[in-house]
Amino acid sequence: MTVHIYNSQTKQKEVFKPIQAPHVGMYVCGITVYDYCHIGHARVMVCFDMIVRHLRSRGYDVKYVRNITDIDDKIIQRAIENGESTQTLTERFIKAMHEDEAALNVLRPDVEPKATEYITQITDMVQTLVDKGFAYAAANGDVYFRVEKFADYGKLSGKRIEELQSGARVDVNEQKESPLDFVLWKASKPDEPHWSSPWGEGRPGWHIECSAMSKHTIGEHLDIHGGGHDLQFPHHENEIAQSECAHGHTYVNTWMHVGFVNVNNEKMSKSLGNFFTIRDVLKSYPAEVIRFFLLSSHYRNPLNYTTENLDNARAALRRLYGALDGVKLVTPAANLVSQWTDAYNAVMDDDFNTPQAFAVLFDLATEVNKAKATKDQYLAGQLAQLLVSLGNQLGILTSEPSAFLQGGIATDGLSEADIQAKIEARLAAKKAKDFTQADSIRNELKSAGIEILDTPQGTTWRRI
RNA sequence: GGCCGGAUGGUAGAGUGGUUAUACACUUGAUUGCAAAUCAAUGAAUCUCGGUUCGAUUCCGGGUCCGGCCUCCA
Repeated sequence: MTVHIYNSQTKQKEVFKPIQAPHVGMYVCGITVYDYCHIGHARVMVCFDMIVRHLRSRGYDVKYVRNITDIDDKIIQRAIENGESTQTLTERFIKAMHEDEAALNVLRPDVEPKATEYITQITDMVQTLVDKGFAYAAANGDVYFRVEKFADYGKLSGKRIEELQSGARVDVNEQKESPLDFVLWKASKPDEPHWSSPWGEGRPGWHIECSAMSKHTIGEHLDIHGGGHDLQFPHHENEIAQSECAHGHTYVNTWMHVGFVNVNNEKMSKSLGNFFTIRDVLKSYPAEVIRFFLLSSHYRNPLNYTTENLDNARAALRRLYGALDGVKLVTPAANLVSQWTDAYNAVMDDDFNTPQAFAVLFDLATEVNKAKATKDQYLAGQLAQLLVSLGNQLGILTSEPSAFLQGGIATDGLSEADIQAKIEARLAAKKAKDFTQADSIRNELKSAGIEILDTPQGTTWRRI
């Protein structure tokens, strides 16, 4: 009955207790918009979409905020390379991101704040930190956070200040008092986008935007804060430092981090160059298959990107749609609803265990198929409706079964009318007991990627 | 070097101190003109060495291997 969530900070599953139930404030770090989203980005989007959907289905009134970083070094650099303004660059990729998300059936967050729209709130927070002695302006106009002033620094990532210092993989920068200090406000170079501030013309550092935007969209104290696993340090650690020093109290109750998408057991990332963009993969696989694939392992575990795994996701989805195919949906009886939704909720309440949720769907599909076989169409219709409803909670099973099964990626060049004509011809041959001819037509279609199924309801087809 | 996570059947991927995950693939039976789909049955795994325990894949410790963070990264 209660939702349990794994908290990255305490490293254990905890009972989820919102600060002001049923309201839940959830902030997720979105992407920096200077390029197309890849499958790793897609995983974060889809996972938190799944999480919001489930929390809402459990009665929580979630305010879901996911930011857009639309100003930073890479954006500036890319805009210069392209000979365009940062604004036209970011607008283009924000649009692309929204298209990709829509394809993957990701619901839009309630608020998508952009860093450039919160400059005042950002400089206000920097000023507070300066006033309280947690930050200082350097000679060049940069403002830095004084890490050693925050005793709890490292509590999220399990790092210790002393060890970080000896690690010494930090930039040497004579503007900083300490190498660990991080930038809150960056003085702008000529030609760079800039905003005025008490410390001169400049732009926000990366970490501060999330502290400021979460405060102004949700509040100073968040129920859930999430993002990709790589953001745990330093980004989220720095957010904690900024927010807790500025506000004087706890910033986040539950930290959630989504595991990486790997390629050959290595993290998919821009810098390694081993990434696949969402829109590229969409050319080869239906969006629903990608979504299923992304949810097929637990959100915290690594997920290996391979065509084999995508093919497997497609095959699994075909089984579910195969069960739904040809069944007329009817409202399920209350006892059936509770039996199956209880099973579903039990595993989803346990830290959003989507692989087990899928197992429930497959069990349900088996029951649908059994009911179909025993000609109990009413039972089949009820179970199928449950399967659709639960699948929809995960953002899948949103297509017409026949559309999904016949959709595929068409390479055969046959129109539906062509296929239908062949099926008619084969049926005629069958009726005439000319099985050689019938089989020859079926084989012909099969080599074109079309599979014929003779069912009690008649002959149907699907793409292999 | 510091910190963290992981090793499960052919593949993917969960749970569990003793009892079926689930999916794909494989085998057999039913069904079918033959198929496909479906149902049924079967086969198939818990990295290694110790410890705790009546009993460990599960808990604890060592080892090996893999990955991540410590610099921008979802």
